[in-house]
Amino acid sequence: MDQQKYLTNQRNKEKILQGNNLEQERNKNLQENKAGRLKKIVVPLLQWYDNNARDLPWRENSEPYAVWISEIMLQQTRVEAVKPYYDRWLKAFPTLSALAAAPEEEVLKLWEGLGYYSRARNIHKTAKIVEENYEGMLPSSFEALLKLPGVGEYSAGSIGSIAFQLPVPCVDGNVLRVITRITAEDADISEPSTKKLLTEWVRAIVPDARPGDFNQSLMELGASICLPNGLPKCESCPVSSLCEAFQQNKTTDFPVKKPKPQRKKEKRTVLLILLGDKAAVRKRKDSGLLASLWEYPNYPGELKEQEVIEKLQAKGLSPVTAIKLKKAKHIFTHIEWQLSGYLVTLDESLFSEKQVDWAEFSGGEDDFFWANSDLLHEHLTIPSAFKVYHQILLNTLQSAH
DNA sequence: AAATCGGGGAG
DNA sequence: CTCCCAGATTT
Repeated sequence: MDQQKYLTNQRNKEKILQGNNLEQERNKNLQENKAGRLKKIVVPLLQWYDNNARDLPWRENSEPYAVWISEIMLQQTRVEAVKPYYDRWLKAFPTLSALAAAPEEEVLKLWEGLGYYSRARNIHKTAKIVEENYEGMLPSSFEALLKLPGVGEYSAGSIGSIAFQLPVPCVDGNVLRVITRITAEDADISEPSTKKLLTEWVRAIVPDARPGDFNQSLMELGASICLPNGLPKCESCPVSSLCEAFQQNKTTDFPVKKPKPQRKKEKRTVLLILLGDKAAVRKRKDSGLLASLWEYPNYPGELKEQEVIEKLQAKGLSPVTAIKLKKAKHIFTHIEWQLSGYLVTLDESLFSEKQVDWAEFSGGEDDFFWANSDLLHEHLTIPSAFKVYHQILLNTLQSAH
């Protein structure tokens, strides 16, 4: 009896296994069809690109150094936002050697406002590595590029194909959208496995001739025709006849993406503390959000005027007035700062402090550095989160003279 | 696998 | 408001 039960069980297991194999086989064939469909886009896409490529600054300079800088700047950052930074950067650091020789503060200052500041630090690190290990020339293999700080799968692919004509794929958000629509692929693109799969599809079709142009044509299509949020301009698309989503009138169904976690809200109070022609700033801790950048002293919660006075008195300062400023909001990807602020003036006669050079400053969590307008303008990197109050302060300092 | 890391423009 | 951008790295 038990024996028979066992045999039945085994047969069922085999059936299930066989079913799985059949399903896997079907999936494999389906994916090969999708990959096969993709091959047909190469020629029309390159032709379309030749006639429709935007006139972008980094397309006028094909030196690996320039390509590299542009690709890092473009990570998660819109073309329009990058343009002024790119031009200014190449003026300030025309060569990789010039960049490697610059102090990090200068590098960060040029990045001020562009966001994701670890990119700037990694660029600087990489410049030094390349000076030391590669005689000042960026390595030309995909594997070596991938090892550089700040260069991941995408950037190694884009730099490799654009600057070194390597037939390697580069898959960014644009490409994910374009490819999932053409193939009507409903796998979740926020899964790394999905990105891997699509990368292999693209790898199979990147042409040996003009790999960089082909990769750019895919991204360009995503940026100008195959738009997100369900409004693609399919009537102008050079490959709509090859697009499964378009044929099925389902372009808005792709790409499939899992919803984003909710942003946490954080109330903070920013203090503009004036001492003659100087204002208090401090340096953020060297890890986490806005690491090592400069900021105006700010504290958790929505402080009342009296609390502000007391806090400063506890630090040995002598506030004379504290005027409430307008509220502001700054949205990061995962945090929302709800800011309130005060303009505080101190009694200069009661103040004395030794001041080291700003580049040497390394105070504790809440130690102040007194910066004049020139330093704030020319040297200290203050993130955009403080822009509203930064502007108020600069105006105040200016009108006081 | 999930969280972290900026900032801004478009709808 | 929401979405997402020529992503990389850490946890």
